Amino acid sequence: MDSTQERPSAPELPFNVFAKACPSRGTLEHVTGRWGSLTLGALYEGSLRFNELRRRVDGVSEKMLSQTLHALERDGLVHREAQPTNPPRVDYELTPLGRQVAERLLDLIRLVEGRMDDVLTARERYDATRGAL
Amino acid sequence: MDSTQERPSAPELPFNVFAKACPSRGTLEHVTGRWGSLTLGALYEGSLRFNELRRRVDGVSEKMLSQTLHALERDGLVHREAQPTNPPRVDYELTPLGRQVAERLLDLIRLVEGRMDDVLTARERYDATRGAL
DNA sequence: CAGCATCCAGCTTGATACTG
DNA sequence: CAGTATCAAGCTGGATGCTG
Repeated sequence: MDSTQERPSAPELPFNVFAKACPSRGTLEHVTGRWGSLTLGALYEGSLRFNELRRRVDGVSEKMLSQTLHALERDGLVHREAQPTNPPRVDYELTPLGRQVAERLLDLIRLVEGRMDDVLTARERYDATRGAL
Repeated sequence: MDSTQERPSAPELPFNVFAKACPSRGTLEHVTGRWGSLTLGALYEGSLRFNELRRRVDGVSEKMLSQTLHALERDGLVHREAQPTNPPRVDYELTPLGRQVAERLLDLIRLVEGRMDDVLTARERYDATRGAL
């Protein structure tokens, strides 16, 4: 091959997050963003209503959840099902693609959660040596 | 068990990203943050020097890269190897844990990159229906 | 219940300049 | 090369109040 190996994996893909202008970078940010990842993670269990979701994702504000949900819906990762009842009832659930994304995300989340003691230990060492210098 | 099932998976883990106060949430953010994910992804190929990394991660500023690397080093995901030569040479590489994290991240990145046309299509539909309303 | 509009504090980010 | 320091600006995100 002649290409100067700019990426290790999947060099033939048209989309490349490492490039500034690539739209995939935006989607990756929606997905991995503070509330995006938690929202997708929460919805992995099954569909949830707006306020249920809000309670699951501890600390999210109404505004941020709404905004996050819109971005995810626009990217085709979440499906919004509104019932014109009174009081209104709206359910959110993952699309098949959203489900795949959430799986990867949960893999990552589980790994991080499972290794937090290592992380915490590393932090202590880092802070100790830095503070001593 | 008496706990009212707050998480679907791994209910016995001491760390839970869904909880506001959990330190794992911070680490997850370092890892999934805009520059964190790209930095880990870039380092997955092998160790890189500061400016090499800067060129790989298109669009990152010196300051943000520096800051990102510090956070990842502190969390024990990246190892910094400085040689006291002149001019200075500093290599960054993933730790074993960093490597595991990067693997999950790359799975996610590849999925997103590979499905961007679906995402783009979904966006068009979303924008079209929203604009029409 | 489900959400949008607005206001505003403050954290994040990017330039720029400087150091070892 | 490999960063740190500083400053201005802009985006993020929370609180509040209102609608259907």
